[in-house]
Amino acid sequence: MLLEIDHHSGVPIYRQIMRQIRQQIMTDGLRHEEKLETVRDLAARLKVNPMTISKAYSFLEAEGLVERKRGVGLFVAKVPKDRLDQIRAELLSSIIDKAAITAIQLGVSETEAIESLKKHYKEYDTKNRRQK
Amino acid sequence: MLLEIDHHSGVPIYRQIMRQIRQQIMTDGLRHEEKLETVRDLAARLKVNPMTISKAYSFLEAEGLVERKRGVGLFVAKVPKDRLDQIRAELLSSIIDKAAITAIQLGVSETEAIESLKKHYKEYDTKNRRQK
DNA sequence: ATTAGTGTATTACTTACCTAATACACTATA
DNA sequence: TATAGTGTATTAGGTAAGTAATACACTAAT
Repeated sequence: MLLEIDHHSGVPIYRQIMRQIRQQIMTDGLRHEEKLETVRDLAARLKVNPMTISKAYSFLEAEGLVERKRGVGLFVAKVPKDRLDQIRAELLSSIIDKAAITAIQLGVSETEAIESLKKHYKEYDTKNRRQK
Repeated sequence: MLLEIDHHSGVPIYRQIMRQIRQQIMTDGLRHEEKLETVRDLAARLKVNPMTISKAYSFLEAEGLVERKRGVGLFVAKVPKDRLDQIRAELLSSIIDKAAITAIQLGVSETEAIESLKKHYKEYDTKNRRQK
């Protein structure tokens, strides 16, 4: 799996990893039961301490997206689609909530906020498609 | 001006102050040229170090919302409506941008994202009106 | 049992950030 | 020019978070 780490972005490495793996799982880039890259392998590849990888995996496990098998490795969890949608909804809700609060406090109307969202959406959505 | 500080929210005090004063200015709760509460007064009232207040004011000055008059005090800046709209747009853009990226990475459609935004908007918007 | 391969608990280091204490600098006014 | 009222530069202390080093624990296969 392709993983890109920016050591100078200010975003914690384990979060960069989480985000990318989560994305893969959410969009079926990684399939149920599929074995994840070894902690040590990934650590070596990204030139990072194994604990940093382990931390990312642990959080993903807490989210229910990943399963541990002791002494064996980590696997993409067998998540029912319902549950996946639920996780998706929760993550979406938390970020949208923040945005809404900020927008309202700025005195931005609902219409304006939606327009802005559409604009940004289109921007990244096309980029994303190009990459694929 | 009513200011509410939550010492246990994890959100830095100076940011809580910034956000509330900015909101007042953005929504005309504070008028151009109006004198802001003294650093020391506000510090005493909120039971916080004066530097914390000063820090909040400094950032607001950097945003162009506040003006210093040495030895005299701080005042709401005389900001043209254009500029106010520009600041508003920038702040909105940055937060919406984050939300959009997250949503797209979660595989959330534009329609779903907008629905979520509407929902959260209504939630807080009504609360806000009740307070006023 | 031993070995090679897994993940991780514990500990410690570093860094960034927030807050506070203190002393200083500026302005208006008497 | 003295004074009382402004804001703040500088310094220091505290805390939390991210990363890394090390040693340990588990599993499968020999």
